[in-house]
Amino acid sequence: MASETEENYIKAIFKITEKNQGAANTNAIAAHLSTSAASVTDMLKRLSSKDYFHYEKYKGVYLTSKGIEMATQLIRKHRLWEVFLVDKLGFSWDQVHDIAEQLEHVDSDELIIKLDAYLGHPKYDPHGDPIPNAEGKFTLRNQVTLQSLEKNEKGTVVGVRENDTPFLQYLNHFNIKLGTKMQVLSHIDYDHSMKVLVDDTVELLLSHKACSNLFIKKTTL
Amino acid sequence: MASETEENYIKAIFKITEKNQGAANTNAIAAHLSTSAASVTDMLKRLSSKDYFHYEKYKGVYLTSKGIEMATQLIRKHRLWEVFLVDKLGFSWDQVHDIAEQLEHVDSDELIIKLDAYLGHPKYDPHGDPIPNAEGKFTLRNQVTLQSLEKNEKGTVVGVRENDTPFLQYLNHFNIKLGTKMQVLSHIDYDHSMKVLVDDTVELLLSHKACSNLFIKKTTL
DNA sequence: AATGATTTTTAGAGTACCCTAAATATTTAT
DNA sequence: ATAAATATTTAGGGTACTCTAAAAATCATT
Repeated sequence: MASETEENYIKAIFKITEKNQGAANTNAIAAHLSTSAASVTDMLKRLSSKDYFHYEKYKGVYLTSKGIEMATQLIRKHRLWEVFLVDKLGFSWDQVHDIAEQLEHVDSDELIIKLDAYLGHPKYDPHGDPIPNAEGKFTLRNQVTLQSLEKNEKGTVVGVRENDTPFLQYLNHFNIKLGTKMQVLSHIDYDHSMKVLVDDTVELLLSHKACSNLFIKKTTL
Repeated sequence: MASETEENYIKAIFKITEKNQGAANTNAIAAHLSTSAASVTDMLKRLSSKDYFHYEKYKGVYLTSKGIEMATQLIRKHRLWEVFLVDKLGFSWDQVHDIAEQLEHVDSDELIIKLDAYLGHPKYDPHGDPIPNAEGKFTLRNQVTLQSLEKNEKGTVVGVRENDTPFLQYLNHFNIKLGTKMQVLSHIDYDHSMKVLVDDTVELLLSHKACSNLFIKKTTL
């Protein structure tokens, strides 16, 4: 069985390669795990015998199918636990990341099978991120950023790009959550902020940054 | 924060001292943690600066109040998770120990507060062991072993002494669980086994070993 | 193609665990 | 009270991770 550290390396590599196409480089992994580049090189050399990834000096790493499988199962576990924490225990979406980060390393296949059933086989976590099924398949969704909507277009919030605490708390502050209805009132050219109508009732001005990080499912008019 | 290993040492010391009065000795700790006596000595020396226990060479260790507090909280977490696994996820009582052993190390006070509330502030775990409250207080109960009951005395099963898997599965086999009614029909002198009436319907012959490990709350006749 | 900036690796060392074998202390039995 | 048995510690070493500083390789710019 893989150690917690190993699991964290594999997950970091998965997330980096998923975002930037191509191999994950040493510095990126180090940044992701808040460790030094030297430690990463050391770890990659020691781990590379275990067939989770291909590593070539100075070229970075990419996962094998075994590594992808492992990363996917970790993401599955992380997101299922997040659903548990929010839906069952009553945590809010900005409080669950660190706890799920610990829970995802608990090793028991039966536990995940039963947890998944108990939660009703959820397809998305509290941030709208898809939960891979037991076979590792993600359910994708037609979604666009709020920023990309044209004037008068409507939709509902289905996810957030980065689920960092400050952004989630910013959204809490405006009472924006998954399922919140949005209609574009206008784009402000000056700073690319947007005026939107929230839940058919409240008019809000949202920054470009916020609008680029909110995922919307469009309502066909 | 204490490492998982440290936590396991403290818990082992607590359980040993609880059972055998007096200091926990090196070999007992080693046996409890499936490690070598030399490793235990090594660890005790390194850990003894942290004020969890008093250690004197060749004399064994006993916990300080800080150590007792830590052990108690770990037991609280372990038993709450066991309740979750059985009551909510549908595990049986013989399947939950190892999973709870991992879950108990997850570090979040808020998580335990919310989990406890979600479970309805249970006082006992699935094996009938008391769950200490947030202040570390155990709810004790009037209980005796089945073995100690006289002929014709009645009671209900409220716990098991050791919750090792084989014993729990043995009980499953006879459909004996917490809440099962027991009435003593006779003591067999030859091997100290007992003839009992289970749930007012089934007559069973139980071994001395089993009867000594079953806790009963007597019904006043 | 050479220089400078950046990235990555190597070298050397530290901590937190674990081990076996040997030495020493304590307990038990005579 | 001594010998034998048992319990504990010490000595020496191993693995999995971490680090900083220095060396080497790659990339970017002219």
